Parts: sequence; C-alpha cells; structure tokens
Amino acid sequence: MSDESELSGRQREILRLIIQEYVVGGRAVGSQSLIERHPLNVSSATVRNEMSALERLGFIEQMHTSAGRVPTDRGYRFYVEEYASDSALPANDQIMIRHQFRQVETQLESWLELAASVLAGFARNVSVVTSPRTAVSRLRHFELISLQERVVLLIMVTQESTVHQAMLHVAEAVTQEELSASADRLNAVFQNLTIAELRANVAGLADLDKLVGEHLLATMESTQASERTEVHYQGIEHVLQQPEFGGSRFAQQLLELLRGGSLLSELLPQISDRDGLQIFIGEENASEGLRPFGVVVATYGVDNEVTGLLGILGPRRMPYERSISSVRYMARLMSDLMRDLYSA
Amino acid sequence: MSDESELSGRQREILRLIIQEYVVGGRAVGSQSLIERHPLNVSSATVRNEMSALERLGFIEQMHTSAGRVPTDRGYRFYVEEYASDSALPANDQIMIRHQFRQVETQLESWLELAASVLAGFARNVSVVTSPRTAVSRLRHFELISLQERVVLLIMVTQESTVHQAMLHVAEAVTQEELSASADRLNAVFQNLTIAELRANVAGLADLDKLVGEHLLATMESTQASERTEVHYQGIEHVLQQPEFGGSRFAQQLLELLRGGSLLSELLPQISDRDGLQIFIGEENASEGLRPFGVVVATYGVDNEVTGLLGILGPRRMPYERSISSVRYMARLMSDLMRDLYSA
DNA sequence: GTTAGCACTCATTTGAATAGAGTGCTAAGA
DNA sequence: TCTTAGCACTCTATTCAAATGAGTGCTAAC
Repeated sequence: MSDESELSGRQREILRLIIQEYVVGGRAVGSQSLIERHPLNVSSATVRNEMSALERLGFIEQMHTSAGRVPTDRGYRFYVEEYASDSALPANDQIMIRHQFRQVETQLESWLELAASVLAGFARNVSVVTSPRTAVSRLRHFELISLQERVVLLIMVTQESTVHQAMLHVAEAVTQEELSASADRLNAVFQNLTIAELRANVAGLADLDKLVGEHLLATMESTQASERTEVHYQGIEHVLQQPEFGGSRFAQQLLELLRGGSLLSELLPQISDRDGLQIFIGEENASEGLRPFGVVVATYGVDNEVTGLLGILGPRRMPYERSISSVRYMARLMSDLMRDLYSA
Repeated sequence: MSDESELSGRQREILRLIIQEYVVGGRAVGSQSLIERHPLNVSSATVRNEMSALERLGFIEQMHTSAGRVPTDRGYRFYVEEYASDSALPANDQIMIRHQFRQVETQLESWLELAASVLAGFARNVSVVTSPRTAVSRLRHFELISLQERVVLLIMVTQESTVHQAMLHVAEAVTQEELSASADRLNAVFQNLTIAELRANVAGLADLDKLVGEHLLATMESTQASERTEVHYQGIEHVLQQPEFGGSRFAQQLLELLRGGSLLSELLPQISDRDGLQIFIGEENASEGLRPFGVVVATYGVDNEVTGLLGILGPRRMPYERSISSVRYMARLMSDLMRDLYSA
C-alpha cells in the first residue's frame, strides 16, 4: 500500500479537486472544466496526463471513453484519509448543537431523535441512530399500578434510566395494595439484577410475586430484544433530491434497508466495537446490501457498558468531510449525555 | 346538486370504469381502450358521446385535446359516494389484522405503530395516525425514583394509561425515602385531577412537595402539548413507486408535509369531530398544502373523551375503496382497543 | 517536463418524421 | 331518436439521424 506515497503533490491536488468537484456537482469531471474552475497554473493537457496516471493507480475511473473522471472507492478512501479524517465541526456549529440539546427534555428518546435530526441536517443525507444497547441490562426499579380489576400497568426502569411499560392481564382481581406490597418486596430483592439473575430468582417465588416476577422477566427480555432492532433515521428528503435518485431506484433501495429493518444486521458485523469512527465506502462494505452506499458510523456510549450506533448513510458520492466531522462530534456528545443517564 | 340523478345508468357505468381504470393504470383513459377491456356492448363512438356528456357535467376532463379522460375531483367524489362509501374490509383481512394486534404488546405506542403499518399496507399509500388526545387530561398516578443524588426520574401515568417520564434536576440532594413519601402524599391528593385543578393545588404546597408538584404540572402540560403535534406515518415507499412521482416533486411535497409537522395544523381545521369517516379530494381540502392530495381520515377514540386521528394520504388518484374500508375498520378497531386502555 | 494541436469517441441534445391514441363531427342505419 | 361507421384532425410519444460538445489520448514541438 505504498501507492499513495507515489502520488506527487500535484496529483494529490488534482485528485482532491476532482473529488470535491464531483461530490458537489454529481457529474464526471474533465480536465478542461477543472482548470477553468481552479487556478492550477498548468494546461488541460498536463491535467489529462496526471489524470491518466491517477486512473492507472485506481483512484479515479471513466464510465466510458471520452467522459470525465469519477472517483473510485479507493479515490474516496484516499480523500477521506488525507483530508477529511481529522476534520472537526466548526465551533459555532458545536455551540448551536449543544444549545439545541439543552432545549430538549432530559430523556433518551428526545436525544436520539434530535441526534438523528441534527446529523441528517449537517450531512444532508440519511442519518441513523440506534438506542444504546447494554451488554447486560440490570433492573433498577419497577412499579405496579392497578388500572382495572384485572389489568395492571407494569412500569420498569433499567439501569440506563430508560423507562419501559407493559400491560398485564391477570386471572384474578387484585388490589393496588396487594400490588404495591408485592412490588416493594420484589424491588428489595431484584434491585440491580441482570436478566439471568432475575430468572434464577423468579423460580423460587410463589403466588402474586411469582406472577409479577415472570411478567417482569418477560418485559426485560422483550425490551432487550426490541432495543437491538430499533433504528431511528431521518433525512430521506435529502436523498430524494440527489441526482442519483433520478430513474434508478436508489432511494427505494435505501428505504427498503431502513424500513425492512435489515440495516442493523447488515451493518453490525463490520463494526468493530472499540474503534471510534469507521467509514465504509461502496465495495468496502461487508454486506451486499450496503455496497451501493457510503457509510460513516461511530459508536457512542459509556465505557463498554452501553453502546449505541450513530451515523450517516448515503450514496458513495457524499460529503465525507461534513459527515465525518458531524458523526464524530455527535458520538462524543451523545456519550457525554449518556454518562448523565447511566450511573451505577 | 341534482346532476347525479341526470346520469343515465350507462353514464354511471362508464364513469365508474374510467375511474377504476385510471386509478390502477395512472394513464388517461380513452373510449377505444375502455371498450376493449370491458364488455359494454356499445361502440367507441357511443362511449365518446357519453364521455363528452360526462365532461360537460364536470366529472371527467381532458388534459388536452386528443388525450383520454381523467377523473376530476368531482368524478372521484361521485365514485366515492356511489360505490365506495359503504365498502367493508373482507372478513379474512379483518381477522388477519386482529390477529396482528393480538400478537403485539398491550401498549399504546405499539398499537399506533401497527395501525399505521397496516393502513399503509392496505391502501398502498402513506398512512397517518396520531396518538389520542384527551379533552381534559387527568393524572392517574406518579412515581419518583432517585437516580443520582440530585437527579430524579419522574414517571407519570395519565388517565388514558399512557406513561410519561421526565428527568428532574433538584438543587439539593434528596433521598429515595423523602421522594417516596412526597409521592405518596401527593398521589393521594392529586389523583384524577386535571391540569387546571393541579395548578390550583400546587400553589398551596411547600418544600419538596411544592417542587415535585411544579415539575409534575410542567410535565403534564408538556405532554399535552407534544401529543397534539405527534404524527406517526408510514408507507412513503408506496408513494415513491407511483408514476405521479416521476419528475415532479410530489413525494417531496408530501414528505415536507409529514416531516415539517404542518400536517396536523392543515388537516385539523377541516375535520369535524363528530362525523366518523371523512374524505377530502384535491380542491376539497381547506388548506392549500393539502390540495394536491386525497385524504381519507377518521377519528377514533372513546366517547368524546379521547380522540385520535387516523387516515390515508396520497395522490388524488388513489384506491378510495381500499382506503375507505381500511380506515373505517381500523378506526373502529382502535376505538375498541382504546376502551381497554381508558377506564375512569 | 509541459503544452499546443489534432483526430477521435461517445453521451446528449436537437429536430423532423412517424406512429398511435384519442377526439369531434357527420351522415347513414336501426 | 339513439347508435355507429367513417373520417379528418390534434396531440403526445417514439424513433432516428445529425449536430453538438465535453472529453480523451497521442504526438511533436517548446
């Protein structure tokens, strides 16, 4: 992989310009138009020579003879490494975002929503945010509220301070007093237990306590499962505006990915938990379904106890600089916010 | 408005066929193609004569000379009144839907989600479902849970059995015991109070109780406000597939409406609370922004205490029959489900 | 190493011709 | 009086060829 070192300063510059030009314009860029728009102080012929060198090295390609050049995945990769990898969000944008977060309720759902919205806006593409998943979820507290004679509302708070609810239908009428008593008893024992520990404990219970314990366990399990699949996304409108959409069913594919829920299962395998920000361009994506896209994604969370995913999904031709800086910033911000929510 | 009675049986039949043909095909329909596909036992010339009569009466129109006819808003209206207004969902579809609802958690959010999804699927268009709004919201119960020394989680259940949460930051450290005591005191007093009644009561409190009361009040108010604007929608993919989208920014407009949140404010003024199902076709819509669309919408809820909105949004050229039957059925189903949730 | 010049390629645009679907009107038939 | 065959006419959509234009690679001169 010493190819990049083979690139002369001028070649790098030309490659950079081609990519920038292509990302905003969406049309293949030729030697002539390039020198018209940028002061390179060389002739178009020289640029052509350099271009053909860049093409030989695999950074750009032509769709057909006598069309301009278009970046390859490798070209984007070079650009990302060279120019975009350590880009940061402008300070005033950071302030603006923090301000928005301050105005919203202190609540996981609101934050996820806002994060998705901010990301989509900055990167002008589809943003994806998952709720944080915990390695081992622990119960913090639960309450039982009698709604009707035989209908009970179970409210459960997990260690991450997220609130879950479930409606229980019981066979025999039960009073609020009985419910409260049971909840008190069980809360004392169940505090901070994991699902596995809960399961062990529930086995030894009897009567109402057993019933409640079983429902509690089921609810813990189901929330754990649903958190794994839930994806917040936003910003389809940006994709609809892009020329890639014209005719081809680009947006369709994307929507299918998002709506069908297969996104996570396609994305997760290629994410390494420890690295911060990761970028997958086109063919770099492990799964077939993601190959038409560019992905900029980062994990956020507290230590390794809770981690969520957040990123940008769009055509390969995407403003990587903006995407990277906003994803990186947002991941850090969300991690900070999570710390408030999550306390042992 | 005796025009409809002026329509001969054959005219009605031709109009019906034109609309059905146009709704599935999306292309203007001509006299020739009509008799080819349907056994009318008359010549195309006769159909042409009838068509020109229908056009004179305003039920169909031509885009330009020598193109087929396309239904006008009035044409759709006729069709809806005549053929679609009392259509019902096939029994096996009803069973299938009920089955899906039985498989999902007994929980408002899940129901709304599922309702939106089912509606979108049946009508093959964008579905819209709002959470039920209560005329006067009453507090049923609340809990306080200490998260950190100065961070408290407030969980609130309203009369409709929906759970709301808020994170409170308090100035001085407070223990779980103090919180529980305060919650017990206030729950006893506040049970079943409306926002207005709460406000009056909070004024007379002191110390921790006052603090809690104020937060409780604020949370009640904010949930009331947010419920007014929240809209679940689903099914954009169907709209993207339709020819109306080609070129024109039809889907863009729709997305703007949905995402911008202006949908409700545009839709609500024209909905009369008492009527069940309502249909607005194109220009019939009161607000400018809705004019390009057809809307089939119904209210659901219990008596007049809680009411939500649910419906289909799509191009004027939409399968009204399917839309109407599924919206009507779903409104009834949701009302039934609400009754379980909502008990005085 | 750079660049002007040139021949060549190929997608896109343009314009004209044509086919196709549809209409309205008229006159003849039932 | 209603129906319909026939026909002239109107428009859109399609097709096809030519023109356009952006771009390329190569070569020879600077």
